[in-house]
Amino acid sequence: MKTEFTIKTNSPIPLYEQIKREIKLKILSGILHPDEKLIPIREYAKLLKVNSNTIVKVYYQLDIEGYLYSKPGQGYFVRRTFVDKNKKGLELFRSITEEYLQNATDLGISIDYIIKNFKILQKKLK
Amino acid sequence: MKTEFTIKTNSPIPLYEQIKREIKLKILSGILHPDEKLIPIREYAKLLKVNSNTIVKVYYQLDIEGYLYSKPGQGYFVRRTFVDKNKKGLELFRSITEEYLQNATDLGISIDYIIKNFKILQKKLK
DNA sequence: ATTACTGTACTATAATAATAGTACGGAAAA
DNA sequence: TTTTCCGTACTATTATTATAGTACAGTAAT
Repeated sequence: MKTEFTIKTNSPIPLYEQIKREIKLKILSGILHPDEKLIPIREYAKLLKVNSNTIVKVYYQLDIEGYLYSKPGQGYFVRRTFVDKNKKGLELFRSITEEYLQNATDLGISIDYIIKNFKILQKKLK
Repeated sequence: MKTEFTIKTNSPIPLYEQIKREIKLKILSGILHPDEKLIPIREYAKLLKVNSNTIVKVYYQLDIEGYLYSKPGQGYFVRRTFVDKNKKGLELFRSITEEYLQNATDLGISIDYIIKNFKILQKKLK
């Protein structure tokens, strides 16, 4: 499991929430595969330099929400979701797009400008 | 001052933080003008159905951060920022675009698809 | 059987977030 | 001058977030 350290301790967004989002994205994007084992609680906590209980909370909630399952004594694993992975991913994409568009609009930025901007980024990234 | 009710009480993001972001966006986008008076604390709290102290916190922090100033007995007002308004707005736009692109990429969505998607939205919104 | 690793379940503590309510003093209008 | 509006400053209480530490039981390898 690839682990970037994108956790911001000074963010107003709770740590457990930041970590949850990251794991969700990894599952929905296919970076984490069904039945793949996640980093053990204690190890992950050490890696992110947060308390073990914080990771416990993250894994527990992701279990409740259907993203993970646990085998006591063995670890946490990615659940093979019934719902189509791409469908869930597209749902998430739609919601982040909606939020992005709302914020951009609030900034007085038009959708035309957004498209123009992404085309520039597209060229740069080629 | 136009007020949409985009506050989500069940969000993991603290209320005061959500409200702060909304006001910042309105100032940077020019919806709120320099020296324009903001909604009084008690009234705003009632409108958003949050506690007055939450709004106190919001205004106080936005004061510290240079977005607002207060005239005790009169109200809070939008500070005339030294930095160019559009520049700050574009900086903010760049950062939210970066974050959006990162999340979309994590979901396995290409920039080509993003552009295609915005073009569809563009048509719908016309 | 022992050891190491793992999830799980606690207790305790501190900081932050949010609510509720009261009170004081400046500003401006009646 | 009195009233109303408004920022400011408190106290008190509750829930959430995060840390720290201990303990127990399942799993698997030595």
